[in-house]
Amino acid sequence: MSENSKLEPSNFIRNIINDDLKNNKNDGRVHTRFPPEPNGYLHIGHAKSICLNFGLAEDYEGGLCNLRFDDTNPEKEDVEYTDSIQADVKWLGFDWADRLFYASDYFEQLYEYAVILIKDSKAYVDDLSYDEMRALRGTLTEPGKPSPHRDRSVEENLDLFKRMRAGEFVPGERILRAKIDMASPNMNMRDPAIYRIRKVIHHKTGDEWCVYPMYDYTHCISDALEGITHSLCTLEFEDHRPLYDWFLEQLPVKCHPQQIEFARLNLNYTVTSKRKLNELVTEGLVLGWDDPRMPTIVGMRRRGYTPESIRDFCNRIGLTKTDTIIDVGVLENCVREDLDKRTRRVLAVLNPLKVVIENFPEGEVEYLDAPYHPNNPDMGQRSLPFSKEIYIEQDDFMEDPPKKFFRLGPGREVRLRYAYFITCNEIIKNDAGEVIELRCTYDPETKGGNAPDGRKVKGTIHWVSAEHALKTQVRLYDRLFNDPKPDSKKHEKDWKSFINPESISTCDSACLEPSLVDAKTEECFQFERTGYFNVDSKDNFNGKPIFNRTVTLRDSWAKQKNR
RNA sequence: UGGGGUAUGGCCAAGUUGGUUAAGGCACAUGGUUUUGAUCCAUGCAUUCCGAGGUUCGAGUCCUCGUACCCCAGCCA
Repeated sequence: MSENSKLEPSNFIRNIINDDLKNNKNDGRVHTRFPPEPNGYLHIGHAKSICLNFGLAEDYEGGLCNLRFDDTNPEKEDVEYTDSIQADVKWLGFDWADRLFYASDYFEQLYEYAVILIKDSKAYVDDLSYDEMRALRGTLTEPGKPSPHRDRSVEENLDLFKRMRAGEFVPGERILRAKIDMASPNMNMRDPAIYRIRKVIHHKTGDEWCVYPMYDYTHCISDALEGITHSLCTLEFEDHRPLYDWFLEQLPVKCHPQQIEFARLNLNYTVTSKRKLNELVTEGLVLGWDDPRMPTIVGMRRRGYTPESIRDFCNRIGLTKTDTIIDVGVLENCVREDLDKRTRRVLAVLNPLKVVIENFPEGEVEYLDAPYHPNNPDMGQRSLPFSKEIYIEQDDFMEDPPKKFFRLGPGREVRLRYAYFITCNEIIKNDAGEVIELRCTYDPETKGGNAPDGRKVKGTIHWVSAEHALKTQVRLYDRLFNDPKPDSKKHEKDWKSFINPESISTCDSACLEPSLVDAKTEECFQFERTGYFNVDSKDNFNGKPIFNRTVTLRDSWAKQKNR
């Protein structure tokens, strides 16, 4: 028995599919689709759906997953989004092969089906205004009333619908509705709209059409035309399922996919709604869709998340119909885990404090071997230049340290990682009383970090040689919001008031080990003792790479400090 | 009684047709290893499954009655 064989997740959708397979439903096929509307950038919530749909196709023999753009509302959609969505799905590691579709590919077919509905007296053209329609729709507890145009003749409906398509009417003047049941307790069944008039340019079909089909009508038919077996969507469409089924029952389609709903992803300390993300971008609260603080795929990518970590996350959180909020800690843990095994370790001082090694010869440079990964020798090593003047992290020195503080303090000895033991002899302060420099001595016998006399030292800190340091900018990112549920309806304040002012801070005088000059765009590293960082893909700092903090390392010292 | 859903530890979540001690992950705690207070390893962490009744030799799983929360009145998706 192979202990390392990863068990496929068990969830209710897989159970349904397994049953279907057992009963030979759909001839044993599993065919899903990921159907985004191209009206915004993909975010972590979409990743859940992508991993579900494409993941199912990967896991089942012969499984397929289509990418289909649900582009029935030209007013909101744009090629900018169809492009970015494809790039994001690919980046996540999924492949739709030659099955890239657009709902707009089916406009003609959809129109013909609407004609069938009209001929069967299952649809009619209504002249009511938007407000009149709403008034007759009823409420949640009261039934709606039929429109006065509900019983128009087939001929008249056919003529009117043809003229709608021909552009004879103004938007809002006429609408095609399904004739179902105005008294249904399900609002979706109260003669829902099928076609509305919109005289705008469609990103794909241009000005070919001025009537556009609605989602409910389009989605089920598109699924059927593509031979989808399991049409997975989020919970809010549960009420739409009877309508999904109704259309397919009326029409001569070749198959009838099964719609199954699951709970959408909610993450704490962030927002995942296209509308809100859009607002953050357009109001300049973040620097764009790819701002590393954004939960968008492009944002997370720029932040340093790997596709593997996102997929792992999606597999870990499970799939149910329960409305839940996942702790971002789970996501952060996934990147840490992935990055831990794949990144090289380097030394980088974010907030430098100058240290002069008094007994180290002036002008001399010594090169010290340092492995790139303590647990993986295959990653190789590099040489670190060491000299009389170095920088250490400000946080690694305390003038009056508490007992449990293992780092540098007056008279204390610590190890410089892969270098020497040093002892702090003197503190130099500026006029404001701030420590600006430390005078230390090193023990030449401790080269590499071990004392021949066997004496131990409690702390090991990182450092960078002053004259060799790569001085560049490091950007520290943190959670975008400081409230776990910024958009909770229970708050009185606006969700945007919970934006974490410390969600970004920059270190402009960071000193990194020189090997990092060659770091390539999107390359990830672990800065020892501080976190995982990757090279920003857009900006540079006077020609030098800028590093973004993906996530901090676990820090049990910080926990202890706060006790 | 508008309709549709969901309730298993701090956060997720398995639990196929009722059968012994309620998976697993995250978080947390403790101990070990460690030249990252990282990683890694070990151990602990629900006498109980929203509540109350009931059926049964036996119920998280079945029945009844409640409770809480989510979604629906776009010519958005």
